[in-house]
Amino acid sequence: MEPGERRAQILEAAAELFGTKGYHSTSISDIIAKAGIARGTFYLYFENKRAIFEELLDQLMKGIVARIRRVVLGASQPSAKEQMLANIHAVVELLSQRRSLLAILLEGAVGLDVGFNEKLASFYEQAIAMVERSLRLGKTMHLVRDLDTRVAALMAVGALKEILHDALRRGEEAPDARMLAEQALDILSRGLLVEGAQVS
Amino acid sequence: MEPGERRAQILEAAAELFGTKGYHSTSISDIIAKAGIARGTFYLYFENKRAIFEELLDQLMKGIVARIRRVVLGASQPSAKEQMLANIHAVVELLSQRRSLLAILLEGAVGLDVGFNEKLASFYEQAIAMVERSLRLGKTMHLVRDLDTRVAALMAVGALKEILHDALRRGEEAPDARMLAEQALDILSRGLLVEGAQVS
Amino acid sequence: MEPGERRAQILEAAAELFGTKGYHSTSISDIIAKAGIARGTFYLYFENKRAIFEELLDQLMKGIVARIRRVVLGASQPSAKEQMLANIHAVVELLSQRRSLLAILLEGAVGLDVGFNEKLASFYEQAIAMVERSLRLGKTMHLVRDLDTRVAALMAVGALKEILHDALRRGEEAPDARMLAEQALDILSRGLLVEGAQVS
Amino acid sequence: MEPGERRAQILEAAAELFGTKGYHSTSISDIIAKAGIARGTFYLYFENKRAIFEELLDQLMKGIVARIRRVVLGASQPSAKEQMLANIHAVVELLSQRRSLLAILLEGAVGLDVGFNEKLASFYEQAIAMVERSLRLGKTMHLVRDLDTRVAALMAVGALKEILHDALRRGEEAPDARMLAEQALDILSRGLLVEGAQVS
DNA sequence: TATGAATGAGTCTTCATTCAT
DNA sequence: TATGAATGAAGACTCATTCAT
Repeated sequence: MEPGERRAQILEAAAELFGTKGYHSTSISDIIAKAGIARGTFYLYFENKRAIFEELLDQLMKGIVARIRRVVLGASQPSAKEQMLANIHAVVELLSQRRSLLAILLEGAVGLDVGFNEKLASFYEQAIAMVERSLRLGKTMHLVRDLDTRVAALMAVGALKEILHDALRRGEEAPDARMLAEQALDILSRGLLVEGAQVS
Repeated sequence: MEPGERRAQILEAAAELFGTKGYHSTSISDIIAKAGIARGTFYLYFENKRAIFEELLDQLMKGIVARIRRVVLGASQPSAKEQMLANIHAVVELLSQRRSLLAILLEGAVGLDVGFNEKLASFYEQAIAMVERSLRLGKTMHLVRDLDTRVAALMAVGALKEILHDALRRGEEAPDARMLAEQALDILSRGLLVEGAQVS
Repeated sequence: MEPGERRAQILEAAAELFGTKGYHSTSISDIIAKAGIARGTFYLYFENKRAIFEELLDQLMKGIVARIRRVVLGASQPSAKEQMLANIHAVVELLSQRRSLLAILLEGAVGLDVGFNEKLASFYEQAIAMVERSLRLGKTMHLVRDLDTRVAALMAVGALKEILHDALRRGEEAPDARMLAEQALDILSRGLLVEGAQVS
Repeated sequence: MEPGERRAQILEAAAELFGTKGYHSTSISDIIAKAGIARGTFYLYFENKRAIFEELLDQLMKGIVARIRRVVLGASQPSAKEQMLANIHAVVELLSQRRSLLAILLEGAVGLDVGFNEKLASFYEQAIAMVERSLRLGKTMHLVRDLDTRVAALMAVGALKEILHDALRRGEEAPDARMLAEQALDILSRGLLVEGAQVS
């Protein structure tokens, strides 16, 4: 077996186990059993348990980042809505292929050593910052209301995480990804209330 | 020392440690060192490590549930907005007092045995269901738009979680709780976009 | 409660537990729960766990020794057989009253620290020595055959222990004590074989 | 070191310790120290302390059973006495090689969890049953007297146990195995008394 | 005398990691 | 590269014993 292939095989096994049982409950024994390799072989490809988890996390985060395109407005571009939908959809699709890793990301299948939590936090911080930049841009273009963009970005990311999490929990029963994305975008855009309704 | 007091002292130490280091990285040795008691004493008050964590989790969940009042509409009532703000504020306040427990709830300072994750999940499910009921009610009253209440509830809870999480991470630098609550409610109500704006 | 009475109450509880569950599986907690006293109270009456077990063992051994009468031959005496039967019977009776202690003696409900085994061993050694003396006497009187009295004594004691052990295991279903004693004595006296039979 | 060899080495160490100090007083630390291995290595070969003890017990019991041949009468056979002697001798020899295990068997170096005592009891029950069958056969052949075979079997086994136990205690000073076996068989056969002697 | 909260040494067991083959 | 036996630090939990009240 080619070395790259073997590495992938181990990563694959680990991803599934970490996603299912969490980091701590997954032992090296579990991983090597699932990968069908010997104990020592594992350490030929990864420095330690922490390293393989970290690599998986990185892989996922990079995958997400790579799939997101900045929204660009212009006559020759798809509409902003289309672009945003495309972004959401791309992420959802990636995660649906790597279901086990999603759990790590969302449930923080962690509780691990401080370092990991920081890494996760910084990833979300990036996502939030990206959304916030878009909102600020929207504001200058008078598309986005005059609101606290930081808070708004947090809420947007949080809302999407929760939807993804729910879809993960539901598995096959989850609603169609595209429809979900459209609904979410609509609610984020226009809010929950009937236009002109007064709740104050 | 009074027995109830000793229990509280141990719970206190454990909460802080679990919140900071997570469940797995917190050992009984850590807890008793922080609480300043002997090893055996711990087991006088708690059956095992799992039990004290569970008690902490329950305590927090019950605290939150106890602080939330159902929104009631009527001439003699505060406005719906006031009531919702009061709810959000009450929860935020509780959590700011029990900062360490908040981490458990939000970061799922967990990755623990399956049981705990289920417990957490069921708690959130309750919260989501509660919000969804409110949204459905609002719909019949023509306050809430015609939208998928499940998705909307998920988003509302997710958005609030993320705001809380951010406030936790920021510590003292976090914005004022009341102001946050108002902004969040406004964004949820009216959405991100300028009224009448077209992004499609 | 009178101090002697309280002591007896604790001994009683301990005897039953040691006999049933063995020395190691019986905890101080078990004993005080059964005796209905507080933890500290136990140590008011006994120095430690070892001490109460030792006392129980001593009590039993002394009881047995006290009940055995040396066989004396003479015109004005009951027959030797009667005297031996009386001895066996006395022991059986004592043990049937203190069933739980019997288990300690026979099963060596022990496996404990070396000291106890030595104590048990020395008790049996005494019993064997006593029997051996009787056999030697019998030999000089031409009642007992010309055999190795040490081996014979060992066998007699071993045979009786096994019968008692069996009676203990059987509980209520065990045969009548007197009948058992008679049969045992008969077999010891005349052996298993038909007189004159040749197995060689 | 070959895997089987390592296992044997651990069993060896454990047997000696269990035999000397008893089950409870023997810790895993004792065993690994004596075997000269690391803590984890022990658990590579045995599931837990109980498992290694059980294996030792089984090994011994099976060894004994395997060495015993049913007594068969017939012209072409060695005499019954020879066969019985051979049985006794075979057992004694096995036990003299595995001195430490003998202690477990005889002193019930136990006092352990109920399960073990039951195992021991059932082993002895088998032995007794085997002897009883032989006695019944002897009765039909008019070799054995008209006596309660159950009681007689108990006595025979008890007598032999005690002799073995004594030999164990004495160590090197114990009489020669063959001579012991002959004496025991003689006493069992013909009893203690001079033929025709009246003790009644 | 009586109590029972507190103690801490000691036990079993797990598991990430190493290293000789 | 691949193996898997060996390692030992670290963890959870027990329980006989003490001592202030």
